[in-house]
Amino acid sequence: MAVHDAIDVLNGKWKITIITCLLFGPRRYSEIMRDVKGISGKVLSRELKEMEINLLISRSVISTQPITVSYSLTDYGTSVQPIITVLSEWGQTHRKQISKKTKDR
Amino acid sequence: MAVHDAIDVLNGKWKITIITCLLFGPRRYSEIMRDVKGISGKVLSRELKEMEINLLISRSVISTQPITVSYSLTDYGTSVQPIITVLSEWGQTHRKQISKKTKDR
DNA sequence: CTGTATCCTGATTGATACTG
DNA sequence: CAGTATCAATCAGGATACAG
Repeated sequence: MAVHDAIDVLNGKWKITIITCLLFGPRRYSEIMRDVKGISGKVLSRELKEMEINLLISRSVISTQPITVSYSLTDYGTSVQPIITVLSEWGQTHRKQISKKTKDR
Repeated sequence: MAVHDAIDVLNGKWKITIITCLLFGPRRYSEIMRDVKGISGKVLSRELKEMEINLLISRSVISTQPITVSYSLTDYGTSVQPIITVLSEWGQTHRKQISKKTKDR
């Protein structure tokens, strides 16, 4: 089922957050590290690699001293934005729905 | 972030599949078990319970002998359909995108 | 600065047997 | 039929130290 392709690609606790971060423009490794609070270096590095393989982002090395690396969304990666919007809107509805009934989670 | 509310609620390897199954109409426990291939009884039972708490589905017991239980989507649960559609469409694009480049996954 | 390697822990899943 | 209990296996994620 194609749904699961999408889920796999966006899978991982942080991918959506990383994409959201990159929607504002290119970011360096350390910048993402700062913006995405709570992520560990290992996980960030792994998720970025996966996202690059899945063509969501592109990675460019700038050979300064020391080197810096810039990550940016591809057009394709940018096309995730509608999904985030839909999820976000639905999530807000969900809160109202739940609080109507009782308080949990 | 509201996105993660949505993700939490739809979280679990099977929820989307279960919802998709229920979009065709109410199903009994054993029917879902048959339709959703690969799921274990324990996991199905737990996910159904979570989904009930989150108001995605409703559970009704029919006191036949032996008893049967029917699960159906609430209106709210049905409102997940657009999300599934969007994810599905994006997932298809993804396949094309990936196969353009190389063959993996 | 941008990662990789290693080790560790808790959560998730599954198989199986059992209950009402 | 519709679950629950128990146990074993797997895995994602994190802390830390280290490398280019």
